[in-house]
Amino acid sequence: MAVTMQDVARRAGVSAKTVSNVVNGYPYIRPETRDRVLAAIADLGYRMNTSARSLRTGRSGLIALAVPELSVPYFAELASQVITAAEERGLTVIIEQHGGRRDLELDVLTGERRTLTDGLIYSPLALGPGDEALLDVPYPLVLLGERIFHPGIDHVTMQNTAAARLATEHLLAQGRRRVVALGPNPEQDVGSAPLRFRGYREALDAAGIAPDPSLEVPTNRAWTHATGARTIGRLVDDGVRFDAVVGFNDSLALGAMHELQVRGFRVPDDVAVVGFDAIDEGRYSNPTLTTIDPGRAEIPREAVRMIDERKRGVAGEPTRIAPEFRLVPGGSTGADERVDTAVATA
Amino acid sequence: MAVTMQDVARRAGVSAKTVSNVVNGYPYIRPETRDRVLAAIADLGYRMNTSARSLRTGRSGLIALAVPELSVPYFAELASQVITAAEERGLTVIIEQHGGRRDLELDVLTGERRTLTDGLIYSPLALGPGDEALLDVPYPLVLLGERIFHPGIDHVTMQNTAAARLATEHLLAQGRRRVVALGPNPEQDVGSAPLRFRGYREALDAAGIAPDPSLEVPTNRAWTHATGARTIGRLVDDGVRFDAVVGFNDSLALGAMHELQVRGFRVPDDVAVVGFDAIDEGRYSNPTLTTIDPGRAEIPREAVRMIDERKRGVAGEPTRIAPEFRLVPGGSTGADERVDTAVATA
DNA sequence: CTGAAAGCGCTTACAG
DNA sequence: CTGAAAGCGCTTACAG
Repeated sequence: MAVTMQDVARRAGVSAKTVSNVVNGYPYIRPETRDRVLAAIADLGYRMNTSARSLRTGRSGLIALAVPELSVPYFAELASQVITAAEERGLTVIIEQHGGRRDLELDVLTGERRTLTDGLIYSPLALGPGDEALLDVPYPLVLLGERIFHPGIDHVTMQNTAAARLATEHLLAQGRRRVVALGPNPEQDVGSAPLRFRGYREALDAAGIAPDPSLEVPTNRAWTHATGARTIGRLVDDGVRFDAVVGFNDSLALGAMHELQVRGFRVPDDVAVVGFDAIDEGRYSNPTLTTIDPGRAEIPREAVRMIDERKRGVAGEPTRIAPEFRLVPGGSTGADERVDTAVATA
Repeated sequence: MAVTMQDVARRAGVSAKTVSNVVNGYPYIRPETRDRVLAAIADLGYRMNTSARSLRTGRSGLIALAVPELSVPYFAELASQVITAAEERGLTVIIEQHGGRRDLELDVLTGERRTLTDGLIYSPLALGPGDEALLDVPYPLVLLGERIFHPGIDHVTMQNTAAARLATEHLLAQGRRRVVALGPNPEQDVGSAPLRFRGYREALDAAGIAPDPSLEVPTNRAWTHATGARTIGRLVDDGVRFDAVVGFNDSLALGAMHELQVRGFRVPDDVAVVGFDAIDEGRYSNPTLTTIDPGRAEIPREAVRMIDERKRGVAGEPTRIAPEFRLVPGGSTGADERVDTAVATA
């Protein structure tokens, strides 16, 4: 069978405990003892059995990240950063996709995998007010987003309203007056959509512009390129006139920008577009996308830190974090200096 | 402490083995016995301890997917599909990022995580010829890509040369004559780059066009938007004239397309662009991207199947799979009918 | 179909 | 600093 610590111990002439100490990096081992153990490990090709350690200690070193869908760029970039941050703390990441389906979202909280992982970083889409009791789970949980809150657990959120207001103000400051809000959903009373919508309305109010219901364009919850393209296309088909779009995320904004250009609109000349999330894609779209960075770097880092501290028992009271945000200027609002200075050279 | 099978067994008045049988879905259990067990599980809130099962059986139900970087759309979409395919087989996926760094790529093969997972789906970037011995690992391994081969293990590859030839022929068929190959790398003698380059050259040969070294533009191995944009920009700066670009992947192609448009070139009128991979982004770029689908759906599905069958011991001889590919027409070569018929309606 | 017992490979008090 | 022994919670022959 496999080489065990016992085998290594015998070979090195020490006890299994000493091997364990060496493998786990405990100090206070005589250098010569350590060397003998390491030599025995090398000789025998010993590999620690992680399941046995997990069984004994009750900890696996695994954490889960549950997101709607990994192929959505925002979540792919989040996952990439979560994995990197976890690595730095010696943790391994399992990724689960729930697709925003309620049954799968419930399963994330209680499924068999929760006995395997030491903690969960969770970005739900279907759960919401009324489901708080479900969050009373016997493991470290960090919630991403603002669909649901529970005083007993850690949250990492965004400054949705203030950031969406800033995005809208950026458009109004350029003289745009018919600004489409792309993404509100009357059926959703919680989550990013209503919060960003509030920011949009606040900006209009502050500028003394009356809201126009025909410019408040709901979408389904799948904030993808396809949804953005289809929705803005329908708006154009309906004969609605507008000079700017606030996409409630970058994919919606990029999908809308694409569709507008296909239909012959110039961006930003005819229609300026702003997104939300600051995904990589918007840095290479044509034109580049003006967007909101809601704290890209901080969100994954803080979420992993919270999980790790909670599971090591060094965390204090549950907290709620909402990082600083900023506007990232791009060509889609004429704010990218590259576009202004670029000249065709061939 | 935690509720164990013993506790459930006592409560239900059966042995632990019966509880195990029920939990693991073995047939031939008397319905009334099963019901008693299920009731006891519900009463006590029993959860199977996965680590204990793994220790006993030697299998964890975990597989790893190791890729350069999850934030690269191609790998994000691959990972999403691998997770879905694994789910269908009751497997859970750990994702590891090696960033193409050789030391990390070696660690993927031998690190502690390999004692935790039942198998590995591996897409290396730095490993290559000469490293074959490293692939002689004591666990199921499926290799993605064509950097390195080992007769003893399963491979899922692409028909790189034939597909790149098709992409180039598509451009030549439109009368393009100065076609840039964006992505070859003289320092790389294996992997996608030289194979796709060969397909490019084959297409030129077949059309009786002499290769022009100034159109064969190397890039670094990071086939990102940024690399594509920077490289094509330099080519323009150098005064090289061209009427088409074969990007060796979609990100290079999209980055190049972006940069060309920023510099005032019209795509496809002045320069036609083709990519490779068929990532989602190219469906919503402006214009949409003509690209090669190298078997998007089949690659992840087959990789997971191979790992699963190998670990269950039902696989036969190691095989090498290269799915069917196809050209996906888009606006970047004037092949997208939407662009032709679309009319600005406002 | 079911029970009793051993053992997977670790870590952890308990002693020294 | 190190040894001997127990036990984490399962599954699996072995019996019945």
